[in-house]
Amino acid sequence: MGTLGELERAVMDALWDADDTRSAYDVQHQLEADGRALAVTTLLTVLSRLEKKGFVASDRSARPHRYTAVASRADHVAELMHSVLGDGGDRTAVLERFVGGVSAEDAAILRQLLGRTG
Amino acid sequence: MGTLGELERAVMDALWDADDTRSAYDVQHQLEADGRALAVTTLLTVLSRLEKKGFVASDRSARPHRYTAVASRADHVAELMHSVLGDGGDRTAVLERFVGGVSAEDAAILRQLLGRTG
DNA sequence: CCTCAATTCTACAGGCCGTAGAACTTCTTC
DNA sequence: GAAGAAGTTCTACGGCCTGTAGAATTGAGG
Repeated sequence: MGTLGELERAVMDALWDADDTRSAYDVQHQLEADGRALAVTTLLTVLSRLEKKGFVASDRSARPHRYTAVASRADHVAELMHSVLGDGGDRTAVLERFVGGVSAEDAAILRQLLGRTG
Repeated sequence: MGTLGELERAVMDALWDADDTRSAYDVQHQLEADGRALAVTTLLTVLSRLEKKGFVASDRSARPHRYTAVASRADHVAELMHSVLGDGGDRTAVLERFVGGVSAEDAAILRQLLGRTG
């Protein structure tokens, strides 16, 4: 799948934090607000790399091109968890460790999500 | 934490697949059996990098130094899952997607591990 | 001490990522 | 339609990480 670098992740966060589509300029300002000043071209480069990697989609008919995250942050993270779990060998052992390490709140959430039909 | 490269992962697998400690030569042969011929020095380099990263520990009193994985594969993978989940924003949303994507078998395992006390 | 196995040092190339200037395209407006 | 502004693509570069291993050095046993 190809993982995300530091800035790439920051850009994804910017996209995820906005529900609508964003232009490179929007992202630039968003990062600037976080104390990180970058050239627009930098963002454009990163955005196109992210597009090539399949993380974002773009609307290039709009004049400042508009970008969106293909998957929601939650989807992305959940997918990562799956892929990690996927090649981790003994699933039971992994899940055991995983569950053993979750907080009480998370455990409650999991129980609820799994329903009670054991 | 620092993630693992391709070969680094293969080496970790070799260590994980053996319950006892392994020398660089052992690992070399193991990889060779998988159709990958590498110089011992290569393995030694990789092993020491892995040690620096905290993934393996070594016994340097033994003459061919012996290496072991610090954490079991299951522990490692579970930890990864946690760290991914950790900076994924809305935990409920993530877990929802995660649970939504697990197989029936995995769901059963999870239910069992979580106990039935809602 | 001398040799041989084992280990450490040093090195290099390729890929990915952060970063951005230069050059090119496309509207807008006179 | 020509010029300027706004935006986009191309090209580039340095740094870090990783795969890979030879050269140099150390250590143990005879």
